[in-house]
Amino acid sequence: MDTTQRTDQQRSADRRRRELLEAADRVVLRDGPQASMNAIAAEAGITKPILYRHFGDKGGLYAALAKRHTDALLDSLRAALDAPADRRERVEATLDTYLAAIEARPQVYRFLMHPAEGGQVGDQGFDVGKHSAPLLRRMGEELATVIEERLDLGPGSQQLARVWGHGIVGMMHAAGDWWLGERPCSRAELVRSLADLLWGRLAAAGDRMGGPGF
Amino acid sequence: MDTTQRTDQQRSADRRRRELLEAADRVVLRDGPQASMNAIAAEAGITKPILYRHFGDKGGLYAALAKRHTDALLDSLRAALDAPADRRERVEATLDTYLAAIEARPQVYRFLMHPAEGGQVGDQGFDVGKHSAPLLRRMGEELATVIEERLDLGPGSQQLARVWGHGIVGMMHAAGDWWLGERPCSRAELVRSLADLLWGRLAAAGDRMGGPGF
DNA sequence: ACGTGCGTGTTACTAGCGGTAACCCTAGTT
DNA sequence: AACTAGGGTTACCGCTAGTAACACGCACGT
Repeated sequence: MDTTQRTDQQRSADRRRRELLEAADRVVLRDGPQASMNAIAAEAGITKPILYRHFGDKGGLYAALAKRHTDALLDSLRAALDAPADRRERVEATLDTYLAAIEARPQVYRFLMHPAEGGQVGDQGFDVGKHSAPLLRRMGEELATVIEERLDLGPGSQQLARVWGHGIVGMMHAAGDWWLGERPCSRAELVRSLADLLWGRLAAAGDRMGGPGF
Repeated sequence: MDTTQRTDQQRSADRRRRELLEAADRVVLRDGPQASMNAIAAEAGITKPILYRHFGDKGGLYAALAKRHTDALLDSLRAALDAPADRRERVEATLDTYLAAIEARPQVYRFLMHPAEGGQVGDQGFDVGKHSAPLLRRMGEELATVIEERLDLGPGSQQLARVWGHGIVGMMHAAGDWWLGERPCSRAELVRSLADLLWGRLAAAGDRMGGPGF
């Protein structure tokens, strides 16, 4: 049998693939999202066609790259969401985990979310468009299932959970993106403010004097 | 004086600019976001360098194009937010206005938010990366000022309003994006669900039997 | 009448990208 | 020794954004 053969080859291919991904990671983190296939190949010490043999096209390479980071992020988010604490604490922990992640590795975040930024002359960078959605979508769907599993929302709970899942993820994403750019407050404050929003402080707030209020 | 001269010239230039933008609009809506400068120039009945004289580079053209749509959208949002009704009604009206807009002209929306989608072979499309953020940012900032003006949030209200502004906009955006792709429910239901979320139903929901709940 | 700018337009080009076809070379099998 | 199978390279294609350099036309000041 050639099973051992196959395994050997597959192993070798997988190792190669990982090496290539790590090289791609380095280049993307160094050159920003407009990293070219040439540059990645050079960093990996090989030439373009090999990249294409492994990943099909640039989108494939990007998808593989994004999957690594996305999976890691989702794992830590799940952990935070599963910790033994009450609901509000866990919501805050999850928000904080996400924000800490994008704070710790902003280049990775920018790569995943903001394709062409800082492109100098040629602006053909990674087309994250097809893939950044998947990250948000995955987070939204996962959160939706968690909500639907654990919360009692009455009739129509599944629909509601999905809307909320995507909505909350979008809130976290947009607020985090803005916060990462401007750093207007500490992470803890941001987390608290967002949790307050989710906890209904918007509805509970009083109107300012005069006028009908927001 | 050559003021009249100047004015004439400026008028002519402005008219030209508008014509070019409308041509660009047509092409972008027809070909999707990977519309090339060549194609836009051809649609406008002229050649590339003129485009570059008017808009500097592709980003400039895009920015001008995006500004038109963004301004229009922001106007209708402001109107909805300023209508005479109570807070919840106006929040719902604003959400509905946004969702109705992206529902009515999904191509425009996709162009503004999802640069390269449906690209066939060459994937160098519009680099919306630098500009899609501005749309979300502008909406977030505007909402923030509205919140800060009209709501009594106690100390730290400005910070809080900004976080909420960006957070709510992000929620709306992500939920709308997901909804537009999957159409899992009617617009009215989506609006209701999001408003419910903002109104604290997440915090108020009971845990499901067993386990610590979400 | 006549150059002289100046705005408007074109052709023809560069540099670089993603992607691919064709070849090459070495290692292991028979 | 001959042969196949992968890993690798060179050299190319078609396309893109962006730019120089040149050409027409039309109002001006003298």
